[in-house]
Amino acid sequence: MENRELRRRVDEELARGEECMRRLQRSMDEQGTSRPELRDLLARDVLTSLANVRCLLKSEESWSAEPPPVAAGVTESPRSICSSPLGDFYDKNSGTVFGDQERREVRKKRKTLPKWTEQVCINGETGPEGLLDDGYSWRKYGQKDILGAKYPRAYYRCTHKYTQACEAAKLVQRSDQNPSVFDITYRGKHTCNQSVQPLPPAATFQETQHQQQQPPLDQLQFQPQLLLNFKSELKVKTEGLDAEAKPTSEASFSFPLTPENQQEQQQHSFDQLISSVSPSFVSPATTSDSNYYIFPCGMENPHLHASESDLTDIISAATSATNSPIVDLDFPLESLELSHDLSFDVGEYF
DNA sequence: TATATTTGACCCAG
DNA sequence: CTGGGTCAAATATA
Repeated sequence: MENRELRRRVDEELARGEECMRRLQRSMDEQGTSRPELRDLLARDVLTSLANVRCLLKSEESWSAEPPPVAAGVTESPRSICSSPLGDFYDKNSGTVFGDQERREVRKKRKTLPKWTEQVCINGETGPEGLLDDGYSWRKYGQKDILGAKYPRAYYRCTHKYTQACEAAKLVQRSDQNPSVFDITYRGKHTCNQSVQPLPPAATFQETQHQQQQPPLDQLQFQPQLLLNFKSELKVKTEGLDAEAKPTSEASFSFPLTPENQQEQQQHSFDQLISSVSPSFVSPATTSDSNYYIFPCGMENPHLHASESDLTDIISAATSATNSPIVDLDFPLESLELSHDLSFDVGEYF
């Protein structure tokens, strides 16, 4: 990407951060009238903007060091810009036994698989249903108690790992500080062609995005609010998703925001939820070696709430699309302006 | 019966 | 040596 363009986008993000900061400041000034969740939202916005800037800079950095691979016939995920995706490294079907050297290779490759993290907030009112089913089937293959973490970490791989050599995997960690927040780290892209995959809205969504060919960085995914901006569209365009997505959500599940003492009981249902939580509700910010996506919390605003089914639609749409083996759902950076507007929308608190 | 989850054991990078 | 990640046998579920 050209420096000029990068600069422009960094400026945009900084401006956005400043704007949020100003609103936050105003919000703090009018104590009593504004709700704390708004401040939280704004603070998040600021952080996200900063993170986006970092992401931009990091992307630029990694590109100069290692040009993004041009995958033939495959649209590379915008998330993978910070690392290079690698092909299959494991063949259980063949019963191949790796030697020491080969094992090391496997580890090495695993390490370099594209990796990004999302923070998913389970909203008390919308519940987890809306986050269920990202259109991919995951299989839990392990769970570990992590040192210093209150909750165990769950490991999932794509169900089609062995049948279609799909290397997509995710690990899910419930946040210590905020049990309604889950850190979901994805690794590798889905290369499988899942039959149960609901028709991703990506195609139709991309149509609305003028189907323009974006350079990789342009495909970076940003503010989650952006998705909400398109909620109405998605709601329409993801019709038919429900039939596919609901079965999971119909599992016995109750996951309201609850006090600590109730969370134990919800642990297993949490796992159910996690196994299908969206991989791609977006808002990346880079950490040192991965992209970081933050799922918005504090959606108490009725304008954001819409209905539960709405949220399900949005999430299903967004998630099945982004990681879709058929087509990636990408949000061009240019669309950020829209999210700014939404922030105001959100903030009809003002 | 097929498929998914659980869970203790194992591997290995740091 | 420790702890994160994975394997795979046992078990559960559809």
